[in-house]
Amino acid sequence: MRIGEVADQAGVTVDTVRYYERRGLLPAATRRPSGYRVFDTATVERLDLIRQLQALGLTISEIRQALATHDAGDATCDSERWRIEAVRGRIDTKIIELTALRVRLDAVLTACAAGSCALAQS
Amino acid sequence: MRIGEVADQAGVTVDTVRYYERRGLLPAATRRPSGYRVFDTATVERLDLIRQLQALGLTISEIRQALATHDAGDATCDSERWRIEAVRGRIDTKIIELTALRVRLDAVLTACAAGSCALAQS
DNA sequence: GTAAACCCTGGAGTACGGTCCAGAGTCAAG
DNA sequence: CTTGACTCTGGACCGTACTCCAGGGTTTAC
Repeated sequence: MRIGEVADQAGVTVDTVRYYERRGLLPAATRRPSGYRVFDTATVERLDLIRQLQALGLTISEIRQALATHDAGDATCDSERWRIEAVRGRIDTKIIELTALRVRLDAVLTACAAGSCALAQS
Repeated sequence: MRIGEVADQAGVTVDTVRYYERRGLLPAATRRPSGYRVFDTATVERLDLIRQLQALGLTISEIRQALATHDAGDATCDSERWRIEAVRGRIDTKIIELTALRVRLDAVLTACAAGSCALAQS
């Protein structure tokens, strides 16, 4: 398979595939004599996994680490749980921040309805 | 006042003050013959207002628009409410997304505890 | 009068995850 | 054998809100 086909099957662009290779999410592809990359169907599965992990909020570099452990055959539920928990911690923090912000926005809107925005003043 | 002093009083850096000027949040400062910017205490208040709006989640360009309305003397609670509401809508969307993500993370962690992470599999 | 502390400009760098480009080479079908 | 679709590389660019830099000039306190 050439890069365009693997990209299509995984639902990403060829640029993204090359980007993932550069960032170490995909191993350096084997090449034809012409320089064209050659992929197999396992790459499509790997791209799917990458997108799943990304959808869970892992960064590119967390995904690289996770896949490296996975590739080394060292991945177990126990060894990977903390990675997911780190993401959850980050998400929780963000939700807390945004919720606090929301409360403040509502307070501003209430003040606004009562006739006193920060912006309407002098 | 010179830029360093106004920055200190507002609790920002001189780079930030220059950046805000460039982005149109502050009017182009008057200059001494040497080229040094000259500010008055109103600038400190304006910087405080900018930081407040930023803390509410407005972007630089929303703040510029809000301040432009304010400067034109056209700002009223009614005229500004939608601006805050737009921010609230954005925040709400983000909270909803993150909450859904959290649910999915918890599902992954539960599966993990039961012995089947995505990553631990082949 | 001199040294330290301040200020100026334009532009580059930061993090993030890509996206897009030019200019060149390659491949498959007709 | 040509045409169109594909691929290659290195590097620039997107948005966000700054931050930092070099290589100058200015001000102020002693």
